[in-house]
Amino acid sequence: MIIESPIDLELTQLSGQTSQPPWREVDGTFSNVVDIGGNKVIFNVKQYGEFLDFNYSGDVSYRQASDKLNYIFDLDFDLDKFYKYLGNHAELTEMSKFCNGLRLFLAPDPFECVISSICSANNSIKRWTKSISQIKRNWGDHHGDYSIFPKSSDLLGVYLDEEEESDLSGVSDISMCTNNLKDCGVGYRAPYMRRASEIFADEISIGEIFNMSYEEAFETVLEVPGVGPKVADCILLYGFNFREAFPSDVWIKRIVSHLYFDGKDISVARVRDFGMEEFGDNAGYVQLYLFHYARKSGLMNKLK
DNA sequence: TCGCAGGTAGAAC
DNA sequence: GTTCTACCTGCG
Repeated sequence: MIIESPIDLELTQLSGQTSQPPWREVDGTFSNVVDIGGNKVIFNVKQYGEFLDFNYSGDVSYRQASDKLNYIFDLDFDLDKFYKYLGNHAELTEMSKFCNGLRLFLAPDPFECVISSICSANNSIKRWTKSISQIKRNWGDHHGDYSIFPKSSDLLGVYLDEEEESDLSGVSDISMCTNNLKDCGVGYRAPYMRRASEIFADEISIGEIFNMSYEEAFETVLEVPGVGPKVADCILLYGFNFREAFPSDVWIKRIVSHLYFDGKDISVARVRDFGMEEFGDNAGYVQLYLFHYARKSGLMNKLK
């Protein structure tokens, strides 16, 4: 079944968006299990020409399945219109060609994005994706070879490290204690993740964030430990589809200062203000494209 | 070996 | 309010 909306699926999957790790890939087909209204649906997605070809198995209608894919890969977003927008901004035209077909890769479950984004801070893409995959293996909901990320309530009692696991589980051999967050390689972020699970299990209904204004949502997720301004914007953009978010990190700071501030060193906070003011509802997409361009073009290596 | 990786928390100025 | 610093850990 084809969805006629242009996309570079591999680029989108591997662009490091903190909604989730890339799906499992075999011969260009990306596969995963997704929860649709309580039904577990396994998707196989492949690029066919410039469009998306997919099939699925699970107890949902074609409409429900395609709606979910449309959301996850943001297929209703008009890329041609966006490229015209970029074409009208001299600073952005070059990166436009570099990122052709790149789309948002939105989280099927915003809670996974919360934990992934916390995990991504001061971390490499390779390491945080590996950590999230292991969390899914340890505590996720398994369907065939795939796993759905655990719910916040499923991570409430998770052990932080092997020492705590040994103390509380009664397993005296500490080398046998692998059922804990630190064993997933999350380091000092482990207590942040467990606290975040408590907050979204008991204190904040995660679905309400979809109905908040951007500013209210931003302040809300900032309350979660391990969430600063950059991680908050990743959560809002990739987890909750707030397209006016402009997650600003070292890469964005470098490329924005190069393109707009004559290479001058400006604070990340000012870069965020600038991006939101300058790009409005396109801020999320511009950030996504700038990030990819800054990392992959080689431009930054020349400047550094 | 040592610094870096899509920053944040806590403290100092 | 802004600036400084320690920080898990795997990889080059």
